[in-house]
Amino acid sequence: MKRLTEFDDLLDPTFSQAVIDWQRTHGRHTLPWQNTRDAYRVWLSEIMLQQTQVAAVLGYYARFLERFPTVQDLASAPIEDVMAHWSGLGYYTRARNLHACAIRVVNEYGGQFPADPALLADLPGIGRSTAAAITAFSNGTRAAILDGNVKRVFARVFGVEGYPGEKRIEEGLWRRAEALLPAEGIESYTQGLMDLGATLCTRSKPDCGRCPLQARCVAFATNRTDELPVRKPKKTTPEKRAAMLVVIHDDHVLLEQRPASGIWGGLLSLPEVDGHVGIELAQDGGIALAAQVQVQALGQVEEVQALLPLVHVFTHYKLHIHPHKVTLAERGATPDGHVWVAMEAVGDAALPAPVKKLLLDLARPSLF
DNA sequence: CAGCCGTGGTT
DNA sequence: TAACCAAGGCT
Repeated sequence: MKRLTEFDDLLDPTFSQAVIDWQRTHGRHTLPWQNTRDAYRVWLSEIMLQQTQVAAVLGYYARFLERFPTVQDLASAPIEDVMAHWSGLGYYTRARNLHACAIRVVNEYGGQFPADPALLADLPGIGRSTAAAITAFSNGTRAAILDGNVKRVFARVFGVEGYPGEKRIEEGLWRRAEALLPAEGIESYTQGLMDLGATLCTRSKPDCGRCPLQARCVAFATNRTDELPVRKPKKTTPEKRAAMLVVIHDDHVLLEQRPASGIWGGLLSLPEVDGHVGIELAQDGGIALAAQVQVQALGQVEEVQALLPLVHVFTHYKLHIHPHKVTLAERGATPDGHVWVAMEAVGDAALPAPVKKLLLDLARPSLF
């Protein structure tokens, strides 16, 4: 038998048909970003859903659409407003790229998202997979996605060895994804792969009994669903410490604009005590001399109080935050890049999740 | 190209 | 509870 592709078995169109049939009867059909071909809404959902689960996105999606109903509204909004509406969702580069992308769509495409996946992928924040998802859902364009769900489903069904994040393995998965595309029904097929991965073919305890692909699944046949996909090789995550100042005056708190790149990029946050001073401060549990100088520059200090340290865990390191509450009797000049925010407005500010929680807890100690 | 980039849920 | 990781993209 002549070999037509490197994946002969994939030429069987019953694979995509099984996914499509299952999606239409058992898939998700009522998510807020479904049942529309509005590319703006589809795009917004796809960006929010990058590395983020549906449950975490729902509230943000609704509030975002209410504040920015169209791509023009988003493009003309100040970036600070966009960041504030993204606060707590994480991966803040997505928010900055989202804003930049909206501006480009308005300026270069008259407010209409291009239908060509290649043109979409040229826009900030949109990669190959997200571009395919957007055009599949908003235009019915036949293009392949390869997100975490698809990687997991493919790794199990086809018994793919090797870590899917590895270049060579991922390239093979992309070729499979392209080869498997159905001639018709790209929307149901694309959504079906996502739904399978999210509801049945989950990381742990997959529900193989309900899976439409069970009969052709290598992992099921060999009882290796626990081993596929191959886990990411683990590395020890470093720990970092940061001393932060909660400078209070007249029921306002002093916040500092963070650089656009790096952790919490583009957000407001508590001013950090510089470098080694912060570490000393953390270890001593008191205000070191240099820190005292930094604080004095802010105004006439009435009281300094060390608050309970908190630990925040990121994907790639663990951060020990040592907050110190500084009460000013009198306020000096506001340093460059800083802003005073009313305590009652903290909930709506563009803050990292742990910082927002700290400040809200501080404002309402009655909860404890 | 491997590391960076958040947060919250699950095991 | 510490580890793992989810609708990825960028550098």
